[in-house]
Amino acid sequence: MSENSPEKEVVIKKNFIHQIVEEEISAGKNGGVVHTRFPPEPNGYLHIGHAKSICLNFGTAQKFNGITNLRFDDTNPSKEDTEYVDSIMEDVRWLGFDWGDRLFYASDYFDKLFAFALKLIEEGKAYVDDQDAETISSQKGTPTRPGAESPCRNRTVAENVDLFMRMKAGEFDEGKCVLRAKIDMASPNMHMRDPIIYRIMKAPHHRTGDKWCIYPMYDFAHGQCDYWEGITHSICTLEFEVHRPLYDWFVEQLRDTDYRPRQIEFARLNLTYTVMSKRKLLQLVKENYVNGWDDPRMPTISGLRRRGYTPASIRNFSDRIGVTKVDGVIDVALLEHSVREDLNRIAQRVMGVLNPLKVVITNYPEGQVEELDAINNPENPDAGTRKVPFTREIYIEHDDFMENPPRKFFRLSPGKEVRLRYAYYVTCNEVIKDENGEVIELRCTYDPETRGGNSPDGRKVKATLHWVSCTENVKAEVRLYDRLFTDEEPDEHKDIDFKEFLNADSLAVLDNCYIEPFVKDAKALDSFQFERLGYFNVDPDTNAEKIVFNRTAQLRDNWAKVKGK
RNA sequence: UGACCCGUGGUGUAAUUGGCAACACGUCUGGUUUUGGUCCAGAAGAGUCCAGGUUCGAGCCCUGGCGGGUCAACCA
Repeated sequence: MSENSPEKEVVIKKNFIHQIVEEEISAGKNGGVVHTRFPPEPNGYLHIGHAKSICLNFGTAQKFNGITNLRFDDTNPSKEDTEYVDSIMEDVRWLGFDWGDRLFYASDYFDKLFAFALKLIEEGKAYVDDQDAETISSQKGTPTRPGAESPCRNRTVAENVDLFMRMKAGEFDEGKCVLRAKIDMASPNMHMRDPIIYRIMKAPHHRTGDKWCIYPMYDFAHGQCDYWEGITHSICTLEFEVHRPLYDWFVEQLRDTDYRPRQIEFARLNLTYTVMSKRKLLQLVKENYVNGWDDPRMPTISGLRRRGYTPASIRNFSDRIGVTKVDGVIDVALLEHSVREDLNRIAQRVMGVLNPLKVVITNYPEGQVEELDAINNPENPDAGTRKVPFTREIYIEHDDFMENPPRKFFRLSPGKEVRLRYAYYVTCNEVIKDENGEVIELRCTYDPETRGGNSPDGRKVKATLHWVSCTENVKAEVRLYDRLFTDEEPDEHKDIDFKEFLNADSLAVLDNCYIEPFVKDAKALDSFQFERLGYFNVDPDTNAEKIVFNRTAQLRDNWAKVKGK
C-alpha cells in the first residue's frame, strides 16, 4: 500500500489524563519523566479496545517525551500461551508503536515478588490460609456486610514462613492453601479484605517452565512491576478503580523513595453492533461463528488488518473518540468513517464488477483491444495513470441497469445513454433475457467520438458506469462483510444471549467477479478502491489459482438512501 | 442497601482559573463532479439528569435527590 501522501492529523483534544500529567510535570513530579506501559495478558488476541489503550499509553508518553514498556501480564499459566504473545507483539508493531528494548513479562519478577511476599510475612502483613476456597469466600462478607477474620490470621511468622516455603516446594496440592495479605476484613472495599496474593497452580508456565508451582495474583504483581520498571502512570480501565487502594497499599509496603507509580482509570471502548469482551470473542472463534481470530468481521486488530483497515485509520479513530471515565458506546460508523477517510487518500483506484451483466457493443470492432487512460487516484496526482483495456464485450454491474427505472435512476436503461468511465458513451438498444425473464445481456452502441469519456458536441450524460472487459480481466472472489450482529448492543440484553443477535448475512461470497488487469500482481493486504463500490483489499487466502478480495468498507451511497425511501 | 466512579444534541467528545454551549460522526438541503465517492456551502438537533443554594452571572462551586456503572475468581 502506498504511504506517500502525508497523514491527515486528527486534532487531539487534551484529555483528562494529559491534563493530570501536565499538572504533575509542572509541579516537578518524577523529575518530569513520563513512563507508561501497555500490559496485556497473553490469553487472547488484541481488539480495537486494546488499540485505544495502546494509543493512549504510547501516545501519552510520546506527547510528553516519555517512553512506554510492553509488559505481558502472565501470572496465570493456565490461560496463557506464547501464540498470544506473538500476535500481540505483531499487532502493537503494526499499529505503529515501538517499545524499544523494553519488553518485559510479569514472570520476569517472580523471584522478586516471592521475596516481597516473604518480607510481608516477616512483617506480619501476610499469612497462609489453608481453608478451602469456599470457606474463604464465605468469610469475605458482602459489599454491604463486613467479612470475618480467618482462623489462620494469627499464625506466627515462623509458621507462615514455613508454610509458604512448603507451598513453593510443591508440598501441597492445588487449592490446599493460599497466601493472603493481612489488611482489613471489615473494609468497605472488598479488595482490601485480606486479598489472596499467591495461589498454588501446578501448571507449567510458558516462560518459567516448571520452576514455580505458586503464582502471584494480578493485584500482587501489577503495581510492583510498575514500581520496579519505574512506571509513572499506570493507565488501566475503569473496573480496576476499586483495586486502586490495594495497588497503592502494596506499593506503599514496597517503596523506599518518594517515587510511586500512579494508577489512572479510563473507560474501555464499546462499539455498536459488536462485542468486545475477550471471553465472548473467544467463544465466537471456538464455536466457529467466525473463521478465527483474524476473521475480517472480528473487532480484533488482526481481523481489522485482514479486513483492510490501516494503522493510521485506527490511530485516528482512537484520537477522535477521546478518553474519559464515561462508560459509553461509540457508533461503528465513526470507525468506518476513519478507514474511508484514510483509504480515500491513499487507495489505488481500479474498476471491478461484482455482479456482472454482459454488454455487447454492437458497432465496436470484433477482436479490437484499446488501451484507455485511467487516473490512479484523483486525490493524489502523483499516483499517475494506468491503461485499462476496452473490448467489444464488457461487463457492467447488474445494479447499473434497470429495464423500468424509477424517476431518479440515472444509470443505464433501454434507450438511455451513459458514460463508461474513461471509455465511451454507450446507448442501450436491446435487452436480452433468459427463459425466466431475467436480463442476461445488453446490446449497446457506442459513440466513437466520445473516446475517453467526453463528447465533442458537449452532450452530457447523467451517469458514469464502471466496467471490465470480458476478455481482458482478472477473475476474483469477493467477500462482502456486514456487521456481525443485528443489534446495536448485543451483549446488553439481560435475558437474551448475545449470540441470538448474530447476523446470518454478515458474510456473502461472490465468486464471479471481474477486476481490471491492473490487480493481477497485487499482494496480500494491498488495498484498492473499486470505483463506485468501496474499498477492497487482497485477502491472504489468495493463491496462484484465484485472487480473493475483502470488502473493507462501502463508499457512501446516496442512491442507496434514495432507493430506500 | 456499603464503598468507589459517572451523568452536556441521536452518538462520542469540548467549553481558558464561573462569562450567554463548540467540534466530530450521523441525519437533512443545495453546489461542483468522468466515482450517486471526494470536496464545498448550509440546516435541523442539547440549554448541560432534577431541585435548591452561592454569585451581577453556574455545564463548571455548594447541598440534597434521581439515574447508570463497578466491586463479593485461588481471572486479569
